[in-house]
Amino acid sequence: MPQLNSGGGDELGANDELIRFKDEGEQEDKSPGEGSAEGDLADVKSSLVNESENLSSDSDSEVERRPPPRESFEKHRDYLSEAFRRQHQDAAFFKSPPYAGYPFLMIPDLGGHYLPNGALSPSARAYLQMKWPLLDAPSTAGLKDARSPSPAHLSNKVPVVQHPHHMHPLTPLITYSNDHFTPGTPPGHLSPEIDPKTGIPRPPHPSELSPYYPLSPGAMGQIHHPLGWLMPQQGQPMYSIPPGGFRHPYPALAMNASMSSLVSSRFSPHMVPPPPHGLHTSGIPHPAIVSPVVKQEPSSGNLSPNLNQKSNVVIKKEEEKKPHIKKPLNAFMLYMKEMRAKVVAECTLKESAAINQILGRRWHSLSREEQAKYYELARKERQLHSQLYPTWSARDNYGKRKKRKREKQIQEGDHASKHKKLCVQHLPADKSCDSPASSHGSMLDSPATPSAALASPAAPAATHSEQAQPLSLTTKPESRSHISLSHSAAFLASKSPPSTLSGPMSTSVGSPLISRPIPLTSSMLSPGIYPSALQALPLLQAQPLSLVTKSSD
DNA sequence: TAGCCTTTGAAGAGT
DNA sequence: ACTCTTCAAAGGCTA
Repeated sequence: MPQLNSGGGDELGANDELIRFKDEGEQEDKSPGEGSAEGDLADVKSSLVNESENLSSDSDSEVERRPPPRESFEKHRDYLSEAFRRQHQDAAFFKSPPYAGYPFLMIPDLGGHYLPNGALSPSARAYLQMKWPLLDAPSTAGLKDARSPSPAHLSNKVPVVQHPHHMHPLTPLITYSNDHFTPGTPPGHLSPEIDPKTGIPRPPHPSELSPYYPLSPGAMGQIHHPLGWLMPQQGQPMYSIPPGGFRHPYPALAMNASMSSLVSSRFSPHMVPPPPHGLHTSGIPHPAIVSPVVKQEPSSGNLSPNLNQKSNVVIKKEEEKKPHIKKPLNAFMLYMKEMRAKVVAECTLKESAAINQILGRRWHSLSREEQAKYYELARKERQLHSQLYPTWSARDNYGKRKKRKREKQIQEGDHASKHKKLCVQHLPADKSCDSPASSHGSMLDSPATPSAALASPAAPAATHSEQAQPLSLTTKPESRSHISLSHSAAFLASKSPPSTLSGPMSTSVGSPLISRPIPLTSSMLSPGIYPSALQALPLLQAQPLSLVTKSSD
């Protein structure tokens, strides 16, 4: 990930992270994506948890009042530089940052640990190995503290470096399983230990492993890491393996070090496919693969008993051959994964639905650059995924889930949908609604690329349409609805994920996103909050608006 | 206990 | 080309 790492600490990620830190202490000027947690969460709590469906926007007044997230990047860059410099001196280098940073921001410093010949310093390697057990990190030399290879000990002064939850820098990339972590878990338990035999920092105890190596107690496996350097302590299973053992699902995939690290690091005990053939060099399956055993979808539930029995067997066999491969996570999902714990920690909310709403708002509060990181990460995810599963199609997962309520409703008839539209029609245009996901500075007014964001003349042009937020007139019982803004290509173009840096994505960001249906959020309908959104409002109103209202309606 | 809820984004199917 | 639908994560809640 040269884009993310290169340049050391003062890369994008670092900057953003710094931004967040810098703003942390500021009440009013909190970084939208981060700092406003208190008020934001409180607001959301009251507004969401109560499910009052009172779409009034007062709950977000704070957000509205919040100054644009736009910060002086110069300032932060300086700050970053300073911090980055210090990171190499400060003994506190190995400390867990208080923030859930961007996972991909964690490694830049490793660059400094590469030997002249390009080999990774031993300590750096140890770190990588720790977090990326299967990483093909070239060898040797020394991080500050060989005893502290764990990222958990990385500087907290350099937000760039580490994720508070000791997630892999590419955590999102390695999380194809239930990998949520416990926010409250103190980093202390991750104190590094050196394997007396190898001298290499011992791999964390399963319980210490990143949450992205979820080891369910029952499934605590008996995986012996194929790589010597990551040998678990005796009798200490690192991963669970299904009876079948491992199989590497991606045969002829040529991967570079980073790629392989991504791949291997995503392995999860929950996704161990049957072993039709040999193992991956790592011997660990991709986490995106969900073993049928682990995740069985009653796909044949509709069949008659007779047919069911037969087809069941067939299906099972087929599924064994073709384990469930999860979709690659998109940018927001990656963001969610990372931030969820933080949000949960900051509030008492437990319901994912409410938390997700908060996250959604925060997502929009993120600066373009911040979002760009996630988009880039997601892009890599997809890239990797496509390489790993060349034949996989999103369609493969269709029907894997249970029939959704929406679908049921459709089956029941158009009654519900008609009702929805009816409701929409009666929706006052100026209806006071929920707070905006964000009012300023989100990616919405950013150019296609982070770099462009800073210098592109095109950026201003985009500003207009970019204000268009995904809107969703919050609905209660009904599933979400979308507003189709087919004619708002430019409008949506801005919504295009920043095709950061380089890569295949850069060429393919546009159209699919443009055509994406926009969920209409009530926030968008709030005058004064989204000036640009309001401009778009007529557009929205001109569209067949499908608003789902509370069942009480 | 399966499914809902809730979010955004990506992909595929359908028109 | 555009619209619509599904799924990805997550965990409390509900029927």
